[in-house]
Amino acid sequence: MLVLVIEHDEDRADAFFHALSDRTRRDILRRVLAGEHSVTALAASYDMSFAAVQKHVAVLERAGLLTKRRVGREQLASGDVDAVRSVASMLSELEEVWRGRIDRIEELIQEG
Amino acid sequence: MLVLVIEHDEDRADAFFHALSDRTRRDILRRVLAGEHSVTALAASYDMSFAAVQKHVAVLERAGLLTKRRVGREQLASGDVDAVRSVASMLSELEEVWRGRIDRIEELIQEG
DNA sequence: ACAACCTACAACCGAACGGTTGTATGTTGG
DNA sequence: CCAACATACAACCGTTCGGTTGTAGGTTGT
Repeated sequence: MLVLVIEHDEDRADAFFHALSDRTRRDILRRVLAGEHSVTALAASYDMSFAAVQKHVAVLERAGLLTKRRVGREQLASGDVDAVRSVASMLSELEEVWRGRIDRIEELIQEG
Repeated sequence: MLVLVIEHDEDRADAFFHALSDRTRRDILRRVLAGEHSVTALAASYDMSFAAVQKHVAVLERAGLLTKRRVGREQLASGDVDAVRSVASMLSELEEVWRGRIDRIEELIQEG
């Protein structure tokens, strides 16, 4: 059971980091964290097709970094700061693993 | 000039997030943050060829998340916690962008 | 009603990715 | 010296990625 939960977390981490690995997507995320934007408004900012930008938005949405809400014929995208924080917490866990090594070294120095 | 610096940062972010987007690489990073490991020792932990693991280590190294030091015929890999922290700081910048939105909203409420 | 608009998605393409096997190079211990 | 070991890297292969164009459906304003 625990393994399944861990698997799920790894899937989430895969989606998070993959979504963040493209600079256009990071830029879109910055914009939608700053405020709501329609997909068309976002697309206007980049030198690529509307479809390409729409796909980037979909990747961010699937990763949970962004949510959309329908307003009339527009789809307003908004960044999810909690998702950003949970990515940050994954990195703190990595840092704690490192701190474990330091603690162990200091332990050895104490014993030595 | 500033543009070039920003470009460089984006390249670094691309490398960071891409390196972290694979679960095997995240696992390797955990191990080398906890302590030094030779490439062969790392490879023994995974159900894939030595060459595949060696490539993963190379990706982490190119991203700057890990460094190697030669000891005899072994190459000992060690995680770079400063690199992990600089990824975390990229995420805090995103969070600050979001905070900007909140500040702006509260500003509007003040004015309203 | 209907033309303009906003969005979603399928099909396709070249490049990059994650894996494999095989080969080459350097290092060590007996 | 040389066999075993540790590493690096090239070549290849199927899949995924980031982009394109084209098509189709829902919404709006006149």
